[in-house]
Formats: sequence, C-alpha cells, structure tokens
Amino acid sequence: MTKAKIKFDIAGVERETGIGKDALRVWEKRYGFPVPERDEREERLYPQEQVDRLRLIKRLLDNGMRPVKVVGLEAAELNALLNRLPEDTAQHSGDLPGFIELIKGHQAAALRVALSRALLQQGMEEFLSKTISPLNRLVGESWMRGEMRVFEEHLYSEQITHVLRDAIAMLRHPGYTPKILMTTLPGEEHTLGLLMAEATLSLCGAHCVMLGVQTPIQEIVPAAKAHQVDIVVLSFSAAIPILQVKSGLQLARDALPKKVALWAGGAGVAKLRGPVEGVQLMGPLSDLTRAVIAWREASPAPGKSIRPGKG
Amino acid sequence: MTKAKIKFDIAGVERETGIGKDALRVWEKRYGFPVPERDEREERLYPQEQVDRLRLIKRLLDNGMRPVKVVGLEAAELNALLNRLPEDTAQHSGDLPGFIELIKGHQAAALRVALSRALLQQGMEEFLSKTISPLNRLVGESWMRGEMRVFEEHLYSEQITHVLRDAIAMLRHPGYTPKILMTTLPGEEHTLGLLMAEATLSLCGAHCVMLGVQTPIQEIVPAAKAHQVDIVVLSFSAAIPILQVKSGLQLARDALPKKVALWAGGAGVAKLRGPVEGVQLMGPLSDLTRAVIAWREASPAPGKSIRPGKG
DNA sequence: TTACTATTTTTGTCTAGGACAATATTATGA
DNA sequence: TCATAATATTGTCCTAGACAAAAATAGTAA
Repeated sequence: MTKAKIKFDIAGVERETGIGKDALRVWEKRYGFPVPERDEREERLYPQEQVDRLRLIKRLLDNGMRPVKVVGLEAAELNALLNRLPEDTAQHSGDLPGFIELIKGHQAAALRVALSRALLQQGMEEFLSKTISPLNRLVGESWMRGEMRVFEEHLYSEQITHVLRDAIAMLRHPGYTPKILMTTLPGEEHTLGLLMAEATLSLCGAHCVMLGVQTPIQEIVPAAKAHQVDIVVLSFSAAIPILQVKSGLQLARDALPKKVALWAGGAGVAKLRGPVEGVQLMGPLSDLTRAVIAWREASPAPGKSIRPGKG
Repeated sequence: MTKAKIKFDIAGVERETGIGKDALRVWEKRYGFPVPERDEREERLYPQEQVDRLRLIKRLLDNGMRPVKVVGLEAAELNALLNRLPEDTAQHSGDLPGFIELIKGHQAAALRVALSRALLQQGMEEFLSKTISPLNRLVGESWMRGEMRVFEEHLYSEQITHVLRDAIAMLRHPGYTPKILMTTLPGEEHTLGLLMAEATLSLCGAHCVMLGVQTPIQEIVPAAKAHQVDIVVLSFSAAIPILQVKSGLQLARDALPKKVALWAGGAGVAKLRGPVEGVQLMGPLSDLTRAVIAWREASPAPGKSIRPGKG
C-alpha cells in the first residue's frame, strides 16, 4: 500500500550503515558506487536499494574483505562472494538449527525458553562456547546470505541478553576477587560480547561491575578508582575500525594507573596484529578464565597489598 | 602515578562528546572555542580539559541552551549558568535523596535492591512517575552541577534496567492486545526511555515485542509485518537533534503501512513543535496508557479486522 | 619451497573555505 | 497582547586535495 520510495541523506546513510560520510563520498569517486541522486540543492540522496547494498558491503568489510574487491560489485556478483565465506568449523551442540528456526519463526518467548534450557543443560561454559558463540556466527552468516534480516538478529540478541543477565544476576556476589570493571569505549555499542565476558568472569568467581556500553575514557579512570577494581575489561566488536581499537586501548592504558590491569577482548581485538603495551589481549572466552586464574596466582593474597610485618 | 596527558583527535572528540566534526570546526572559527593544539601534520589535537568542557556544553545544549550563549564561556561562567537550570517541580516520593546517596556511594547491589523495593511498594505506575522519572531528572541535574560523574550515571542506568527488565518479564504474556513493536531508530542508543515505555505498556496489558535500539528504518517494516503488530513505538531521547527526530518519523511513517499506528515518545519528542502527520506524539508515560485505552475502544474487536458477513 | 624485507597500492580520515536552509530571535505593526 | 516580517544563528553539506597506516605485492635470501 504505502510504498513511498524512501531516500536517505548522507547523514542518514552513515547512521543506517555505519559507514562514514567521508568514506561514502570517496567511494563514489573511486569505485563508482554508491552514486546517489541529488536534490535541488545538489546534496546527495541515497535510494533504499543503495543503502541496502551498503549495509551488505559493510558486513563483508567487517569480515575482512577489502573495499576494492566488494564496493564496485553488482548485487549478483556479491552473492557469489557471500557463499564463499569461512566455513563454520567449530564444534557446537547439535541443536543450532532448532534455534535458527525459532528465530526465523519470530518466536521470541519460545526462543528464550529454549536458550534457558540449553544453559541449564550444558552449564554456562559449554553454553557460551558451544551454543551462543557458534549461534552468533551462524546468525551472522545467515544474514550475509540474505536468509536472515536485521530485525530478526535484534530479536535474537534481546533474548540472549535476557538469558545471560538473569544467569549473571544469580552469580553475582560482592567480595569476590578479582574485582573487575566492565564496559566499552565510546563508539562501541555492542552489548553482547561484554555480557558474554561478564558471564564467563562471574562464573569463575570474579566480582564484575558492569557499566554498560560507551563509557568515556576519562570516566573509566575515576570509575576504576571509586570501585577499587583490580582489572578493567573492554570489549570490541568486529564492526569497529582496528585503528580505533588501538588508539582507544592506548589512551585508556595511559589514563589508568599501572596497578590496574587492562584486558581487551572481542572480535575487534582478534583483528589486531601486534600487541598493545600494557594491555592483555584476549582471544576466545576461555582466555578470560585462564587470565583470572593467572591473576589469582600472581596476586599476593586475598588482601589488597602486602603489608610487611603484619601478623 | 601514570598521568600522561591524554589528547584526542577530532574523531575521538566526536565519539566522546557526541558533537559532530563539522560543528567542532565551525565553533572554533565562530566562537573561538575549542581551539585545539595541532600535531606535526596540522591536525587538531584536543586536550582533556577542552573535551571535558565540551561534554558540559553538550548537555547544556541538549537542555535547550543556545551555542552562542554557552560555547564561548569560561568554566567559571558556565557554572553560574548551571545552577540556574529549571527547578524540579514535579511531585515525587520522598526518598530520592536516599537513592542519590547510594549512587554516589557506588553501591550497585544496594541500589538495585532499593529500587526493587520501591517498585513493589509503589506499584509500577507510581514507581515510574514518582521515582524513576524524577530520579532521572535529578541525576541529570546533579551531573550538570558537577556533583555526579558519567560513570555513576551509567551504573545507575544499569540497575534500573535490571529492575525494569525483571518486572517486565513477569508481565509478558503472548496474545494480549494491542501487539506493539518497540525500538529506536539508528542514532538513538538510549534504552531507558524505551524500557520505561515497555513497562508502562506491558502493565496495561499490551503485548510488547522489544527489538532493542537502533533498528534500521527499512527493517522496521518487515518486522512489523512478521510480528503482525498493531502499533510501532519509537523512543527518542533529548540528545537527538530535532531535525533527526522529524525526518526519522516521516521516513518511518512513509515506510509503514497505514494500518499500523506509529507512536513516538521520549524527551526528544517533547522538543518537537508541530505535529507529524500520521504519528501520535506522546508526552508523559501516562499518555501511553491513555492511548492504549483509546486504541482498544477504536479497535473493532479482539480479532484483527472487520470481516463483513463472517459469523 | 619458506621467511623475511622493501616497495607499491589501497583506504579512511583529515584539512580549508564556502554555501545554505532550518530554526530561533528580534523588530514591527495591528 | 498577539501575530507577522525581518534578521541572526547554527549545523550540515559541498568540493578537492593531502597523507599516514594497513594491506598487498615484489624482491631477496636461506
């Protein structure tokens, strides 16, 4: 019925796709795409179809493809690439297709119940590594192949968030060590990775202080001080430019006192080449567990510091 | 100890403050602030102190002040303005200072318990209108006066989120009417307003499908279709430019079929002057309750539509 | 072949200065 | 006092060029 053709201005496209204005303009010149229409003021006006294609391109780029290979391509050529994506080789529990079906059937409540059941059946650690992680990948890949829509992904994220939050709430207990501040830097708005990290850390008895996403760097310092945390954990998704990850970590490291450890994890960190000085980079979630154990061993005692001659 | 002077590039400042690059450059020329240092490549390098001041200015602007009156001002002059902010005249339950104290004492767990208790004492409706809403305002004002830090606000948001989510989970039941899709548009990342709306709507027996924040406009349409919702609710915070609210609503309205109602709420909507065609604008949360009642009255029957001659 | 280094290409973001419509403010008249 | 017209403010858009960081490629040695 109402099928007005939606057009986006360049700021709208930036918001919808996550691709910066500068990049959009320079792509237009370099690759000949996207070439938007212009309004009477000669300003760019992107039709729906170009925005859709851009969203697709963004995902491919986040997955390691290079612009020169994908930005110029037609939709047909893109599809050829999409099926040549890295196969899912990780081990996982057998019921993933069942979850996918629930997602695509838009059964929010049923999905949540199924996830909770899986959690209780497998236990948190296995649930995260053999259900959630592979499921995340599967959902992402489905999206790429055009088999799943963004809103379905959103609904799925919501349900996982619920299940994890509930579980974490049961694990939470003040006084555990180490005490860990959890957040993301401005620009990183993905909660899921952070939440999975919190679940893992809470499970091995750490005391997590969750600040949510996008805490300004300058706020992390007083937060760490106020909560007297031993460690600050930052999460980075694949959608964030590597350069931003690097500079963000360096800034945070410089701002924080030396005695507070800085750990970084998530898909965005995996893309980093070299190490970052003073920052512990985490790969899979199991790295966190190991790091906590290592921290406990290195840590002198249950107390805060070594008081010579005491007792 | 580690007190390296942190410097931000212009993109970093945009992320940290929410002020666009273009605005930063043009302010520099027009108001003489912020005038950042330059690196060897002549690129802007903003010192910590300027970023702090910018964050302050951003809040003032979100509260209705105009750039010409605040951007040029010194920190001392700013403080004079800050205390002249609109007084909190709304009625509220008496225990707000208690909550504030918990927030500033960084007692996350205790705060959550106190909030839960208030919820059960007052009931959801009163809890939202007489505790949460005024508390939000109070927290915002405290921040303005420099009495509260961003990370404290973050921690507070996390706790409210928990309490509300838990409560909503208890209210959720499939099959209720109307069925409502809840989300925000890209660019709006504040969850709290959306969550408060969901709580209100769930309370009056609506069936809410929560998609989380930042759903692309083009995804809202298939989502509404897949979930067969009667209404789409969008939430806008005060931090979003009015122009963005307007164009976003118009785009969404054009994209959605006519039979799906579009409701918009939040502080960002309150700043709108005129109406937006085909969109129902909500002021306080109580508007939502009234709107649901009105919808039920206008709605022909528990069924989906009028089928003439059926039965 | 593999492994390391040097060169070239790719790519996003920065710079400057100008333009303009949408909004807010002030002036003017009924 | 209220509505309308004139003026000022303000964010975002435009073009076009420059450059460093990252990736790809070529070159060289083991």
